[in-house]
Amino acid sequence: MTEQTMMIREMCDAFDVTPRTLRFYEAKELLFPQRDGQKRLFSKRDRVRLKLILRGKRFGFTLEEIRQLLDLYHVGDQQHTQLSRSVSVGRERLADMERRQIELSEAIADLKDQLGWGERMLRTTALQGEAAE
Amino acid sequence: MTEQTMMIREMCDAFDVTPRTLRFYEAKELLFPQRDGQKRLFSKRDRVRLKLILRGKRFGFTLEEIRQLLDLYHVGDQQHTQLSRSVSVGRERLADMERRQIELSEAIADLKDQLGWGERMLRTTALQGEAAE
DNA sequence: CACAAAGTTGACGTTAACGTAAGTTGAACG
DNA sequence: CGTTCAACTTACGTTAACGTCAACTTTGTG
Repeated sequence: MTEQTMMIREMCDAFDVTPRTLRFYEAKELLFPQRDGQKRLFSKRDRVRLKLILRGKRFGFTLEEIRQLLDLYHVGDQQHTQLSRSVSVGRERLADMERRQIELSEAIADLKDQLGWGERMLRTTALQGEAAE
Repeated sequence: MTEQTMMIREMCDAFDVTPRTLRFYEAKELLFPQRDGQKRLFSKRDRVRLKLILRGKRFGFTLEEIRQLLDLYHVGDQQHTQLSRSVSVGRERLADMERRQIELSEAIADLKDQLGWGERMLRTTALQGEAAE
């Protein structure tokens, strides 16, 4: 029960990705499924990583950036030197994301503002009617 | 003074992009520089749009998504029908960005947590020293 | 045992967002 | 007036992240 493993189809259904994507991520060394014969078996660890990968993608990080960060979420398998690198990379990413958070707030405020104008405009022009078809 | 226009080089310096990028955005109908002979003249409006484009890119939106949104920031030039579309698109983007904001907060919290573990780990393994070089 | 279903490995195709290079044009300058 | 310099057009090249297709194994099923 501790080695709850999944086959490729289940993974695809669970995470809404294609087999091609999973194989691609393996080729890029983002995932490391074991094998049963030639079939891939995805462990709990792979699932955690995949979840992080997809999240990272939603934030616009490249797969390479994500890969460098992934090891941080797997403390224990690493040597001091490697972990040190991971932490360092992690700190940069964190700063990155915090900057983004601020900018995102600004953008949201802006957009709300513009939507306000747009909607107000819609109401007034609606009253006036329009000439051209 | 109301028609403060800039040439391509100034634009590039001001926004840290290449000429190619500006021409590309024009080709994709994201910018509409006027012409003086064959030279492009970028207006205040183009600059506002470019700023929004770059911001949009930082959030991972595609140029096409950005283009659909841009008109919203130019209320007044539009007909009711068009504005209505813009507002509708804008509302979706807003919802999008608000979801992102939440997810981003989660991701930041997660990453901080992991960094905590990583740093703690670093300190303890540092004390133990290591065998392998 | 035939065969369908699911998985596998190449290998080439595709899209977005520019990069880059080659040749042209127009204004400005000594 | 020759030339330098910036900007222009045209067009092919590039990278990331998969999609798609063809041609096998492997495994379960009637």
